[in-house]
Amino acid sequence: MSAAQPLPINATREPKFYPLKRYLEELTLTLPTGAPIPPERLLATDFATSRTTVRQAVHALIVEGRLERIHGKGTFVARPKMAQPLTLTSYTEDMRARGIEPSSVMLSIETIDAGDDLASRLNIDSDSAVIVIERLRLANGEPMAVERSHVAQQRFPGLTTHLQATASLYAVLRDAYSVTPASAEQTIETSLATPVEAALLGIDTGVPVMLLSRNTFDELGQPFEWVRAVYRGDRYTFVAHLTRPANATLRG
Amino acid sequence: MSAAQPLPINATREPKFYPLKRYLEELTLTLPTGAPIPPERLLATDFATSRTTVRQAVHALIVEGRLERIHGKGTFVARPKMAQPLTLTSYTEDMRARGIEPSSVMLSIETIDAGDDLASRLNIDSDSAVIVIERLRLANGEPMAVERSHVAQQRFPGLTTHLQATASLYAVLRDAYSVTPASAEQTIETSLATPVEAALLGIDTGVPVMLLSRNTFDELGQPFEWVRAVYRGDRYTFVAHLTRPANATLRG
DNA sequence: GCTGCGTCTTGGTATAGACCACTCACTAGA
DNA sequence: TCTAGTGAGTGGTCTATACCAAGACGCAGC
Repeated sequence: MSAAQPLPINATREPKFYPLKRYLEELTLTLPTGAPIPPERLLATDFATSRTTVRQAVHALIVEGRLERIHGKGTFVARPKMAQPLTLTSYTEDMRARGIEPSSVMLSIETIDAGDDLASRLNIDSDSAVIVIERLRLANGEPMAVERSHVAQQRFPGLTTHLQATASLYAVLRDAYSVTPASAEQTIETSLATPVEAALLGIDTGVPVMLLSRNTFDELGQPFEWVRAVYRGDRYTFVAHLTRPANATLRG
Repeated sequence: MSAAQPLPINATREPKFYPLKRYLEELTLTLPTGAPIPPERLLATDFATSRTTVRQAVHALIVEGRLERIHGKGTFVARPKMAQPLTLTSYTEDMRARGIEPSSVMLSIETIDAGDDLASRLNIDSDSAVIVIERLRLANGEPMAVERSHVAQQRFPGLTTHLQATASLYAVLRDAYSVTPASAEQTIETSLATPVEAALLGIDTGVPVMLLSRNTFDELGQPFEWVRAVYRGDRYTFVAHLTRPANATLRG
């Protein structure tokens, strides 16, 4: 750790939408969930600004999960966020533990060629087949995430048939193939919703989302699943319970 | 886990900036890091659109960490993201392990009243004093995060003086107070950069960032630190190594 | 050679307005 | 009584434009 050092910081120029955003933010605190805020055109005239600037302020609060826009009706105070623990339990378990009813919609099951990238992640040959399972995750009926799981077809023959009966991938892997997840390596970063993702999740194109990538390993340390999931940034919080590694020397 | 169920999905209407975004995305793949893309006004005329729409496409790629804008110079292909492991090692350790030179700039040290929220997080009285340490975290000289640590003044008397000599909080806590972090509870969510945060991190106001909240506990399970940090969304990836809890039943 | 000052090019911010799409309430007609 | 149409009000998208701010560069003056 270096000691403090000089660093030139640019002057802070506050954009014009920012005071309006603060005003609306305070307004959401005084109003109950679901209450409407004034229409954009009225806010524009009241604050002597353009509708573009108003929409910028409203958009910022939507991204932060404070407001919700409904086309043709108005803009309303949004509900609070949900949380997603960063432990290796399943989506179903996590949700149930919080008293939320989880569900899934199977969007598609297809088979593709692995290619170099997937092959190295699943420790298989580049030309072998990979089953891609795309599901929409919901909480209390509300779309929360779009998840794409990738598994090697060779390791799980007949998986597609098994999945016709139930949408639960991990249950099938355990019951039909005796495979249980033992560990995983997961990354989380920000991204922006594509038009397709936005339509599935019921959000706007270009709104920030959490991009989760996970490689799941069995008890032998073999990777058997590669997951790419997009979580709503305005409705979700990831939670991690951390313990100190045995060899860590904490200095920072 | 519920089985698959019908769900109405709205038709996907692709905004006009999206094809342009894809074009620019492919362009960044063919160009080396630091190479400029055409100026906004030229792109606007070439793609028969307005500069506003061009800026929307460019902004999306900036948020995703693919492009970088420099006022008065142009727009350039950005460098790849860095990763932040979700283990309980320190910022310094994490960075060094990846061959990145970490540093910190002490922005401010002040003492405030706890208040109800901080009091419950640090398990102290609401009217007791709390030391707030604000630091800018850098990697190879580049600003990465703004971090505010909160500790109880009563537990660490003279901490402010100790911190004059070194910016390393954990080193002071260990050497002068024999306190080491044993576990932590951490949440990660998306937010948008405020003007102040944007200026400190060298990014634009309103760009998505990762908001990290952490409660750190000592070996006795007592919380001794509450951290609120804002990480650049365009330059950072969080990494978690997960193992399965002993009692977990994986079904989803 | 060096310095300083325009000027051009670049991105940064904000405006006004047109038109589309969706919701809802009201009304005229069957 | 019910239904279909219509219009007002809302957010959604895109355009054109003006002006500001920062960097690059060349030229005039020293």
